[in-house]
Amino acid sequence: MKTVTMQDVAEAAGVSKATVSNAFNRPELLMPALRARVEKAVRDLGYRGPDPRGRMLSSGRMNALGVVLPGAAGISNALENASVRRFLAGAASLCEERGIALSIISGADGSRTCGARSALVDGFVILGAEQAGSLLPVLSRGLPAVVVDHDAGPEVSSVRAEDRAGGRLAARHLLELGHRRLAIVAPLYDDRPSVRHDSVCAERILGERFRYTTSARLSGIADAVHAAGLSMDDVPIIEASGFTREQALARGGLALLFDRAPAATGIICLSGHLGLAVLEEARGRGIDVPAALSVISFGVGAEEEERSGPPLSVARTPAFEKGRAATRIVLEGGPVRHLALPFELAVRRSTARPAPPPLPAA
Amino acid sequence: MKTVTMQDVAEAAGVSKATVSNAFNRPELLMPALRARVEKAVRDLGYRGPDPRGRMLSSGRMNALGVVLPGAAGISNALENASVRRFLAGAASLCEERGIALSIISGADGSRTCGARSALVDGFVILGAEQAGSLLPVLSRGLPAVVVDHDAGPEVSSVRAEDRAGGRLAARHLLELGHRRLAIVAPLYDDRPSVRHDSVCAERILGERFRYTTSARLSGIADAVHAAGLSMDDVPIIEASGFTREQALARGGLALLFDRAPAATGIICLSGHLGLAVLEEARGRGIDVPAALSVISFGVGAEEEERSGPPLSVARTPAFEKGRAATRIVLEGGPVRHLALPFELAVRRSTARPAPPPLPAA
DNA sequence: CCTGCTTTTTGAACCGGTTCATTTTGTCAT
DNA sequence: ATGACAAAATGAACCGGTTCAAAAAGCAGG
Repeated sequence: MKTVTMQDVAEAAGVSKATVSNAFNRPELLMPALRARVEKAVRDLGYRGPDPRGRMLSSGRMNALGVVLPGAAGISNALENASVRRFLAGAASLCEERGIALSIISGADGSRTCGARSALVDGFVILGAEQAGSLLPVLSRGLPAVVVDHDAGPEVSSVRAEDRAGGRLAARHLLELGHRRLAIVAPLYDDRPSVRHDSVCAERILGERFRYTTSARLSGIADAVHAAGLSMDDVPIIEASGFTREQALARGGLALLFDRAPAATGIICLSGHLGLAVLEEARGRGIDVPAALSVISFGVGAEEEERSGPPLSVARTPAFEKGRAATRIVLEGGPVRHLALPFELAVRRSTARPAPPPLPAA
Repeated sequence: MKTVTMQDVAEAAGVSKATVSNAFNRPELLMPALRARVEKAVRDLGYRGPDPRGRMLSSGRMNALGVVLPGAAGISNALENASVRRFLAGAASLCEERGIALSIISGADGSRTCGARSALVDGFVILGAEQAGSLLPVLSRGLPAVVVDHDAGPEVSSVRAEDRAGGRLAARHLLELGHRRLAIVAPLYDDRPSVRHDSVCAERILGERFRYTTSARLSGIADAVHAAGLSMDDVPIIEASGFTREQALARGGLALLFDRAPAATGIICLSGHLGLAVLEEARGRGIDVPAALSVISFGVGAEEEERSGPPLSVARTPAFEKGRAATRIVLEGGPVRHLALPFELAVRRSTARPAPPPLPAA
């Protein structure tokens, strides 16, 4: 059974292909009688309507946005990450308004079937391109593209949050409350989700060890710490696995936090689930948050952050807004742009003034 | 600047279009010298490689799976729903393995630009098609399609969980622990996310009021309740809003639960976030779970369910597996199939034997 | 040098519409 | 009936590849 094509309908109705096309796309152009004839032919032949492939080929528009997710851990892992989710939600909200599809493409750069190379989309949003490798096939196609949370040079549009300012915001919040002994919990994004329990010294902040956002956030924290007259040498950085699902592992890693920095009164967590993990670890150890320990975290405005015990104070990264902004830039296809979106401090109940030092044996 | 096409490259290299095509797709077929000539022409002209549009048009394969999400609340809301997420993760995992894109399409049936009508995909997975309206444009294209959690008749492939068995599983768990006074919290999926505080009587279980899955789960619960020699008339059903984001509202609605069914010792929640909400409401009221109240919920294997206080006992719906199964059926494109996946009981710490009745004033 | 076989290269058909400048048809006023 | 003009219908170009049967080229053995 051969596919019925527009040409077939045209012949059956005794009209031209163009007329059939119009019958579907601009029916008001046809005289009612003729339209009826075309419609009858459509019914008789069981024509399913214009094939999107043809439309796409000639119009050149696919009505789809490609989103490249960080490939290392697989797409299904990425979906579990609150930040990715909020980002996608933002991108999806704009796509939905415009009536276009949102096509999720693996960033894993396979051979020649690399998704990005052959995806039928009008442009790309590239999330967390750890290595430029996954960038190349996308950019080489010459479609509009926006890189998110990553610096790909001045030639490529980018959207990010003001992570450095966010770092300042978070650290300053603790410092203004009066905390002087801080500690940082940083995510570790490795190829395979392993846990590294080593603490690192402050000099490595800007090194390649950390990805773009983490590094920027650390810089902001350093800004605030220095402004308060303190040294980053006294702020231990604990690394824990950065994937949501590895929360349990993270908890294991967090033991280190309390061992290495037992005197810390304020913890800054560089991603939301780490914050939640620290709360949990503290609860497990009977440490009262915020009375005995303040915890502030970076967050994405996910529900869990408000439902934790106690609700988590966060520097909220505008993940949703990043999704919308990146999508808009791609869809509008203007000149290269670089956008940095502001953070917002949401003070909830996991931060408070530090406990007064215990009185010397009175 | 006109786009460079394969024809241009062919002319520049003095070969045929077919040869250029081969140079990209089956380079081993070309003699090295000729291949070099083609490659030079490619470089000279700045040809970006075969345009996926052409390939797709002729091969007929788009290498993309369309996923139609329930449109009522918008895609970004759907993404916040743990069950949708797990489903998507499952679908994405298979898509990733096969190297194809996962295209998210709004189910909102817009005019003629209805996403499903023009999406460049090889098939559809349709999630929670509340009204057949969103089904029609998809099916009419004649592409393989699978409906999930919904009965669309024997002509359309479907994947669902054994919700009725799941209902039995959940209810039996409480009954076997010795609970005799049960109550049910059911989600309410309305077009606009409103909260309805009315409780409904058991006769409405199978009515149109509930969507497919909810209705099946209720039937299963009824099975177990009857098998235990009890009557559904004594099991109040409280409806609370079914969208994740409306958790706060749900909490408001949950007041009704404790007012209407103060004597209940076992609660069955028909979706995961309702279970979490009940735990929270109970905590707020100082009710000890599970000592004073057992809570079992339907769940999807999301992290939150294990991290709640106390960890939630759930009848786990195989959301992830549904995603994979539905995707496989679409991609393999065989005959119509109807799949029902089993539930799993995950007993955690929110269920226990009921407290012995208080001794009469001793 | 010719035959028969394998390896390279190619011509032509095919995939399914959209669009716009033109032609054809229709309408109205004179 | 006729010229001017608007509305309706159309022809042809275009979008960018893939593929396969068949032609051309290369090669070994006789």
